[in-house]
Amino acid sequence: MASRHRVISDDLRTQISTGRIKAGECLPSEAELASRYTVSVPTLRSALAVLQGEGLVDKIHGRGNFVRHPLHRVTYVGGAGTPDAQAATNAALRVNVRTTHLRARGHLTALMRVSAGSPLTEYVCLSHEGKSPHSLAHIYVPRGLAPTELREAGESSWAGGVEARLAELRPSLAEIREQVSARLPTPEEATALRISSALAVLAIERVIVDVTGRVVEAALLVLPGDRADAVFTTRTMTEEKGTEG
Amino acid sequence: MASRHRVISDDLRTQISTGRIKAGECLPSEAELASRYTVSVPTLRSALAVLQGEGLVDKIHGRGNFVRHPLHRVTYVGGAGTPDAQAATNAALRVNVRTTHLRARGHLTALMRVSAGSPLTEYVCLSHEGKSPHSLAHIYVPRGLAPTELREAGESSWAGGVEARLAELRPSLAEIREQVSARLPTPEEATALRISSALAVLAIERVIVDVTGRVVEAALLVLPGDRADAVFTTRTMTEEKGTEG
DNA sequence: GAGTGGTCTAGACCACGAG
DNA sequence: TCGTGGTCTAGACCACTCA
Repeated sequence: MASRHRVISDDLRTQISTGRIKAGECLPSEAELASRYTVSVPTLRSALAVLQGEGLVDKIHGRGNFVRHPLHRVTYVGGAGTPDAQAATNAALRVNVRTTHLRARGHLTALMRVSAGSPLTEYVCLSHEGKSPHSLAHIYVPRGLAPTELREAGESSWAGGVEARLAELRPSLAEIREQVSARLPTPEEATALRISSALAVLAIERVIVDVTGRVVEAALLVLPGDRADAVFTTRTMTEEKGTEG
Repeated sequence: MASRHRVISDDLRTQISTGRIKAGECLPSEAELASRYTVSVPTLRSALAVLQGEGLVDKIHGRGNFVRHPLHRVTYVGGAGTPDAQAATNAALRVNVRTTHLRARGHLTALMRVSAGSPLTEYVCLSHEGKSPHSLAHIYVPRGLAPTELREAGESSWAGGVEARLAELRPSLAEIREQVSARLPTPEEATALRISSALAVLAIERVIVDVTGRVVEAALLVLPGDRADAVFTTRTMTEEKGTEG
């Protein structure tokens, strides 16, 4: 069973992938496409929704539907990563940071393993690659551990990223725990990342604990699913693993 | 700006979370709900679509919209993991496996780093927890490395899971690379996992390479985003590895 | 067969963007 | 202002489930 909007989205997809419709181009208006395919506008819109969900089409209110440029896929490197990989990730990124001082409450107290009211510093980072946003991060650090040059509240931009700066300051860290989930974006996230709310995001909750068991950093990262992956590499020593049962 | 379907989905969500509508219950029909909220049926449906995307409502054709039972969240343990964690994951799972012999082609040759036509064994695993499916896995192994008792083609079920069996047979492995992405399910995946196609899935591509650089296993895992997370834990510095919980 | 959701239609009205 | 997409309406027809 092939629904009409599926047929249309398949057709448009091949037109895009074969280059018959070029990247950056604006599609005909929805009304025109609808009459071309002899379907109603809502049906045509549901076909476009499929392509938006795949990240192939960027729908802009009042302007039209645009074929997106082939995406620079962005890779989040999990774990300690290699410095090279981390640097490569941060290179060519323009990061906008908002620094806020707040006190722990709700979910944050559990995440940071602190009591309610503990002073924290929050960094809200929106990083761009070229024109398009490519990640939204909320990073929380105990206020005493926040780097002084970033500690004053306000807005600014860093080339290297707050993350790099924070990484330098970390004491001999002990454990990084990254919990990855897939979901649809909240309306706010969709707006901030300029993605359709039908496009899945990769949500990463990262908690870094030092040797004393203290939480040094907690980060909530949101990456658009159409252009971001997370990669985790584990090397096991040539050690004997017990048989499990 | 609050669209009408947002208002409705918010209202239904609070009714569900406060227990005013209980888990497992069937909602009134879409037509009835529409008249209750004095909106048209398509508008009400878009409100329900939001809740489906959040995994709160299970829409079944011909039967109705059901409030889902609070989900057992399932955790995929990345990396080598701990045997305990792996065992916990596998416990209480009913796994349906289809074994197929095939020859590498297309994307698989790159993934397995073999030449086209190399003999592989494919395991297609659909694991259930109770009644609901909770992961779909395509696992590829060079045919020579496939465990003999699993090697015959056909369908069967394992309590412990193919993964555990495969893990036992692995030689001193060298590197696990897991690439995680978020996307919407293909129609086939949505059907197999019995999820709405509006619900994001976590897609994990796992490649295990042994010390000689040979790919021992490649796995494509799909987990429903509403009930699955992936967790990766990295311990840095203290290079002691031997004993852990 | 009765009731449910799935898909689609044709068109109204509003909000946004560009000239 | 004009054309775009965003939301919503009211209703038709089909497919699935269950008694």
